[in-house]
Amino acid sequence: MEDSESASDNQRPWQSYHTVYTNAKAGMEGVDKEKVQRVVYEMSKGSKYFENEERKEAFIRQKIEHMRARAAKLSAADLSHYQKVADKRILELEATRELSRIWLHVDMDAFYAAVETLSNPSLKGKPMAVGSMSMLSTANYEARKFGVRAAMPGFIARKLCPDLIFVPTDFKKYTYYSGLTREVFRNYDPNFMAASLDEAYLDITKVCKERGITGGEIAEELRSRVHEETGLTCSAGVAPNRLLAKVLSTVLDINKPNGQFVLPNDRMAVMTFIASLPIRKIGGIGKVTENILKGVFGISTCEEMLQKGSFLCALFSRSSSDFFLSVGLGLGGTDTPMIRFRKSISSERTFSATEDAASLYQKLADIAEMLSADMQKEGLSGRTLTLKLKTASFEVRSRAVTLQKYICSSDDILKHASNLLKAELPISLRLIGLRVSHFNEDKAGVPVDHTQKTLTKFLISGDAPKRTGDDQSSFGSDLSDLHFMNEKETTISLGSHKTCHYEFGAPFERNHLSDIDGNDCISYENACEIDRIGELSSHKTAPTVKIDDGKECTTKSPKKELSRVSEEDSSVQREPEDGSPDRSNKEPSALGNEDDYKLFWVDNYKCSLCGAELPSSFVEERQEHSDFHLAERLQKEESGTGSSASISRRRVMPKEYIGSQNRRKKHKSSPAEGKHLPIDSFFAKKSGQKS
DNA sequence: TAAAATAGC
DNA sequence: GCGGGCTATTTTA
Repeated sequence: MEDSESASDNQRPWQSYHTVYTNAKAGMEGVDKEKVQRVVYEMSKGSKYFENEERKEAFIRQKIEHMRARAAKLSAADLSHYQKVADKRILELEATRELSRIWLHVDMDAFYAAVETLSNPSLKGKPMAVGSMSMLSTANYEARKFGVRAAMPGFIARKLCPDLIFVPTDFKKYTYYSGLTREVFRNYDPNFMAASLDEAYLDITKVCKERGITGGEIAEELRSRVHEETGLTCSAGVAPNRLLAKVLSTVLDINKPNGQFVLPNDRMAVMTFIASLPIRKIGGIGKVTENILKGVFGISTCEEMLQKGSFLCALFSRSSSDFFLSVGLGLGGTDTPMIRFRKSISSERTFSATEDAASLYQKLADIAEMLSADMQKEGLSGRTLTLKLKTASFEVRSRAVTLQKYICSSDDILKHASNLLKAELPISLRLIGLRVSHFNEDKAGVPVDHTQKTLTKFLISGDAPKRTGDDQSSFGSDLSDLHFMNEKETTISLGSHKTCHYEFGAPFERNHLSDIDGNDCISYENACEIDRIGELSSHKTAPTVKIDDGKECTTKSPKKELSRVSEEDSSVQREPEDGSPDRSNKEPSALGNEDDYKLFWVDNYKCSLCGAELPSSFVEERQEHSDFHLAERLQKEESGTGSSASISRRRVMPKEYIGSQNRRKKHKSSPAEGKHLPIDSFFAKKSGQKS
């Protein structure tokens, strides 16, 4: 570990120090990134925090190496097997695509900062941040120009921007304004999902239909009404699912406030948009996942998720690979929200590190007290208690016990918590937290739980698995905190209707059963025109995007080769970890029984069955080729068994998407469909009208 | 299944 | 001299 400096530490050590707020996520134009990076590095270097970051990074590098090795060990047979698995999953996921709904994601621009400015207009135009010297919740746009960002410690921010004005957080205020915005949202979707104080998802399908206007028009109207009601601006993304809608609006919030993007309910438009989109923009894919996907498979754009599908299926769990593949397909939650309930409640505090047992116990008692109070407020009790610790060196640990009876009193909590702490004792801590989960269903809320869970998880697995991501759960672009969720709830819901907005950043991805949709006969009354497609970042290569003004441009695809990982295979033969039960893995070349039909690419180049030569980059051809053999085989088998359906069906979908995305890679690209927008041309349009 | 560790927002 | 609260997934026992 610790070696992280060695390799990259040359003249510009700070370049290798990446944190959430200094990375490429934002498109902060006027920012001197080099300087920001340097300052952050200088300010952090040598600290315990920094050292821990280095440890974590080293660990991730190690993990990447390990996965690389696993990938390299996949035999050609494994790969062809997983290629089939991936193809099949992609087809199944594709079948769940739902284009009949219009989702709108609203994101209040620099929410906390904007609210503070409302109540103190003298702040207007000055760089300001909400938070403390140790942590900022958000920064206004003036401050962002200096590189100041949410989640950045205040002391670093001050270094970047000496005139930065610090305003302490005041959740009451934010909750109040959040309530005002929700009143507006309610008019467009009474069941809107609140992801945090400043973010919400609205299913505007119905309004659009009733009023006969487009999602873009609704977004315009909603935004201006929010502004009328609150004096605050917001950004909106309109798309056929939540995942896409969030990507659109979030990008806006970071770059240019007060704007909106619309992605039409059209498969091609979605695929085009998603294709060149950096995976990091997707909710649920953070720094670590990005690093792993990039480091192990060379994946940096969403379309590459599909191209590397076989590897993903081979090395990740079902839910993870499903999530990745659906990202590649631009799928995301489209279901009507079902009510979700809190699954745990917790309280934690950071303090200056101490190893004094007595004071640690005291802290523990305080926290137990706070937690218990919060639980009383909501009438909760649970039987699993988890103690969270952060050592002086920033290492995080947790210890849990599951009890026979449900507890909620601070005495009970403290009693068991003390036992947990005692076992760790000689220890220096900077944080202690307690969490209670495993609620008594009666109190936690409706029984919906188990059934729903399994249902969604297994039956529906179709869509947006894993990583709470998919959409929600997101606590806002700015750090949103939860403890005011309580207040939020009370404060807000006294409104009229019972809204089923999710008060707890609950992830509610999982689309509902595929079947319910009207299949392919989706009516298009909602197909809105493209307003603009967000180009988001460095990767200018949005393949084929059609913009309303008819601009277009093409770019070469960002594609890389099938990465090194795939080359060094073919040698080792090993049973893949999880999912290849169907074949007994023997010598790949063994002919004789059903294995004779197993196709794989010798040296990642030649077909094992007929010797045809196809480089790995010819994805589509390969697909076709293996399909040919598959068909051949099935046909043969069919004279005995009776399953032919699989073949034909299999070919149908892939043809389309695979074609659309790989075309570009071999031949240049078919100009026919190619219309690209330079990133910034998108933003130019709707931004900053009323700010 | 339960617990611990991760990851992400 | 780097927060707080919550969820979900994976790994391990």
